[in-house]
Amino acid sequence: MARIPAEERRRLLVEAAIRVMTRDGVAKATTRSIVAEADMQLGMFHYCFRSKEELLEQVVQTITAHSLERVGDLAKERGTINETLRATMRSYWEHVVANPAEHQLTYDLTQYCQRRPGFEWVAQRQYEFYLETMGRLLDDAAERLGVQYRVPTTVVARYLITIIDGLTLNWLILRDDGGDPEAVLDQAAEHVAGLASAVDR
Amino acid sequence: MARIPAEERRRLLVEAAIRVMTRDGVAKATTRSIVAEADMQLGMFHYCFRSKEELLEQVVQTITAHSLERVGDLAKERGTINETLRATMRSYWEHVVANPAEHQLTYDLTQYCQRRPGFEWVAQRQYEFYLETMGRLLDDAAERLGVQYRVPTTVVARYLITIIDGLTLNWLILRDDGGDPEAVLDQAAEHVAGLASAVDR
DNA sequence: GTCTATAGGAAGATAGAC
DNA sequence: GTCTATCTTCCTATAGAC
Repeated sequence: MARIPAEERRRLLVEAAIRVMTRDGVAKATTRSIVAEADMQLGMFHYCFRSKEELLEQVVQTITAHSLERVGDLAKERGTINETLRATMRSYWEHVVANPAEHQLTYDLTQYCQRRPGFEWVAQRQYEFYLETMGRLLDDAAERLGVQYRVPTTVVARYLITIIDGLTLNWLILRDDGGDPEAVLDQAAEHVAGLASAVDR
Repeated sequence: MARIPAEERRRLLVEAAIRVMTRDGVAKATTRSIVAEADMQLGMFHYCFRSKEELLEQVVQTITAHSLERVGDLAKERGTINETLRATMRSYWEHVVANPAEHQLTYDLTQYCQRRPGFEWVAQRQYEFYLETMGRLLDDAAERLGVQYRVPTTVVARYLITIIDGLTLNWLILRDDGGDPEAVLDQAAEHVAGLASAVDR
């Protein structure tokens, strides 16, 4: 049929794999279901990738880059420290509510990497980047607003990552059934704002 | 060989399945690996269970009961509201640190249920019970100490569950690398304590 | 580069001898 | 109740024609 460069084929297959995983979960993403989604023949798969593992690496890389890009874009807010934190958390949260399947996939992949020997570093690197990005965001906001935190920034960062992560996880299961998720987010933002006090300069 | 009642066999297979899942993950728990762990022949599996799904239901039920039992046992602390919350959170946390594989399995099973059509209610029921238990714990502590919360108890409960859940999840991946987990726990306990104010009676 | 056919193995489940 | 042998299906991966 149509002659398409191998590189393009690889891209199409990675995208198809992500669609299948988002829809049906990582476990259901077999070589057969992926080529079917990409409307190709089974033979193409092993022409483009040495193995399914090789495709998986690319999938994880693509998803992680996408997800980190979003986190990196959060630090643009203005106003008081409370408003900044609240807006940042809410902005991330809106993405979760608008794209639940995508976030479900992130957890699915994380767990998959945790269980696959030799892939643990992928999950680790992702969370390290989350912490790092959140830490930088907090430091920038503190400097801009002339405040400092009464506990180490690393602890504040881990606190916020924990809230976002935990809330996303239980929202994916419970949705809004019992205890308003946005109220929880606001509580966290308020608490962290309360940890910041003005500093002389 | 030895004649063992079917009921006993079922119990042994469920226990073996939990061991395999704890060690290698839910995906690796095949009928073959489970009977091997239980030191039985493959034929026994389908003599004891109609299907693998039937065993899985029992596994989930056993794990959930075990995990809920622990949560239910938390509400025994004394002292100020701050001390009570801190001790409760720390008590749960100690169990996480002492039994990481067990908690990893809980997440693994939750995700498995989320993806298996017809099993979503299992994960939901589990989280509903967590919220309910935490809510009751908070109400009891508030009444005993003569305080009330400035936000609905359901929100406080979801906040605490979120912290525990999120912290466990990222600790399983990052361990103590970046931002002291226990400091995060203490922050959460302190924040919730700050939400409680004395009430006239 | 693309396709069909098939190898080779592991999964869940069953039949039937003992 | 227990065990062996086997069925069927689905998986990853390869061989080889076009």
